[in-house]
Parts: sequence; structure tokens; C-alpha cells
Amino acid sequence: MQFSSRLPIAVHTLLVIAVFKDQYKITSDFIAGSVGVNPVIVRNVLGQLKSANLVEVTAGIGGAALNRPPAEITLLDVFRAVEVDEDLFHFHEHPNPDCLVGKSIHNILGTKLDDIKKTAELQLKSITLQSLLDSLPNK
Amino acid sequence: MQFSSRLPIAVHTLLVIAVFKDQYKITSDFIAGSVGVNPVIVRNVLGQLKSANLVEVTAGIGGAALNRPPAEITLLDVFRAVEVDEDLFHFHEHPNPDCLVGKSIHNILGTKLDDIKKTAELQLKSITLQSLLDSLPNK
DNA sequence: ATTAGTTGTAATGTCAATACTTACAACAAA
DNA sequence: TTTGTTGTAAGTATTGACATTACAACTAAT
Repeated sequence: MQFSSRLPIAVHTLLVIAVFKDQYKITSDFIAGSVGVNPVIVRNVLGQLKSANLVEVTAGIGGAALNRPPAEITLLDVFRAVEVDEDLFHFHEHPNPDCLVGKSIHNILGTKLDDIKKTAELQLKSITLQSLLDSLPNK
Repeated sequence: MQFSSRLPIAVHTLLVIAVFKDQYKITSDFIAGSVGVNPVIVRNVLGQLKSANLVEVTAGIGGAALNRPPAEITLLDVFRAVEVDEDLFHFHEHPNPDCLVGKSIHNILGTKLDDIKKTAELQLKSITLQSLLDSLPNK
């Protein structure tokens, strides 16, 4: 099991905007050409990024732009924009409350697994769009 | 998106074996009664735990037992037994190789996301079955 | 105003994974 | 030989990801 490709697609989208904003008009078709997916997928992701105030999209004539400097956009911002916030692991929903293990499992295992999620979020927060831009070759 | 309930179910299963091994014969029906799922689900999970050498299951007459002391079984062992090993995030598969961003995205983002996975695995490794047993009430 | 190009969104289809259930052959011990 | 259990296969339902088609709403330029 793994996360959908929406985070990678969203990051790719933001990078394209940051890199090419002065050379081209950044339409969903333009982005889709770099990402390699259907333009509708890009428009949906752009809509999520827009709801999270990460980008501005101009309806009609078209064109997307970042809403903040790349140094102030973290992967956690992007992650939260495109993925629903839920527990990392799905728990079985009917453990037996009359059993010592059944009545405790959610409590004792859930807290440990929550810690793992929190650590992952901190790591996502430490990665900025700017740091990814800096990693691009000859840029 | 989240992981399936197989890890929680597997941990629950191992805890039931550890706690009740001296009082009851641990059949898939017995475990299923505590976990609250169909016995076939338990048998499938037990089969995966058996393949990973974490438990012994006696066919025919029935009964499951741990193959090592609870202090020597980590959640990473269990995780690897029940989940396939793959990247945390699914990557879009056709980025444009003629685009600066498209040709680099997998490299620069993939390594960062791999680090997150590795950290999560280290955390899973630090949690033993024994530590969960110690967290159970009045045990 | 009209046109051209784009966005926003709905509807639909395909595919894969999860989870549940029924069914039954293989098995081990009494 | 009987009894209870395991190991698996098969079938169904549900969900989510992703792709695609279609089109109304919108904006700027002509």
C-alpha cells in the first residue's frame, strides 16, 4: 500500500511554475506536458493547491502562479493540500471489548503509530520548495 | 490513503498468542473472536507471520505459538511480514524527459521521500512486542 | 460584441486492493 | 475413523486512483 501520486504531481507542478514562470504562460496543458498526465488531473491538483492558498490560478485566460516565495512552501503544506488527514494505518473496527487485548489494542498501538506519522510530518515540513529548486541541475 | 489493517491485526494476533498461550489453545477462531474479523482473515495473516518465521502454526489439530520471545519481535518484523516492500509514494510514471523538471523530479524528490520511509522503519524497529505487552493493563 | 483559449467540474470507465464470506480438501491427534 | 482445525481457492462488494470526454463559465484581445 502506498500514497497516491498526488503529492509527487503537486510538487512537480509547483516546480514547473517556479522554473518557467518568466518564460511561458503556465497553463494546465503546459504543466501536463511536463508531468505526463491528463490536463484534468493537473487542474484538479491546482484546485487543491489553490484552496490551500499555495497558488493563484486565473480562470478564463489561464495561467498559474505561486502565492508565496518557494522558501516558504514546505512539502507538508503540499501534502496537506492534496491528501486527506487520517491515521497512517487503518484499524480493525470491532476488537472484542471483553478481551484484555481487544479493549486495549487501539490505545497502545495507536499512540505508537501516531508518533510515526508525526515524525514523518516534521520531515515533510523540513523540505521546502526552494531546496528542491536548488537541487535541480544547471538552474 | 492509509495502510491496510493487516499490521494492526497481526500485532493483535501476536499479543493474543503471547497473553493467552498458557490458558487456551490459540486457534484462528479464538483469535478472530478477539480481533473481531473473519477467521479466514486471521488464517491468512497467520500464514504471513509463519512465512516470516515469527510463529508456528500446527495444521490439523490447530494452535499457534510464538517462534521467539516477545522482546525479540519488532513491529518492523511484523510490518515486513504483512506488507509488501515498496515506495511510500506512488510516482507518476511518465514525466517528460525533455523537461528540466520532468527529468529530475524522480531523483530529487524520491530520495527525500525515501528518507522518510527509512526513518519510519527505524521507529517500527524500536517497538517490540514485549513493550506492547508491558503496556497492557493489569498484566 | 464576438471570438479564442482556458479553467472548473461533472460524469463515466477501467483497474487494483481491501475485506468479507462460503466452501472444501488436507491434516493431525484422539 | 472421527473430530476439529488449517490452508486455500473462489466469488462478491466496496473503495480509491487515474484517465478521459464533455461542456458551461470565464477573461482578455480583437
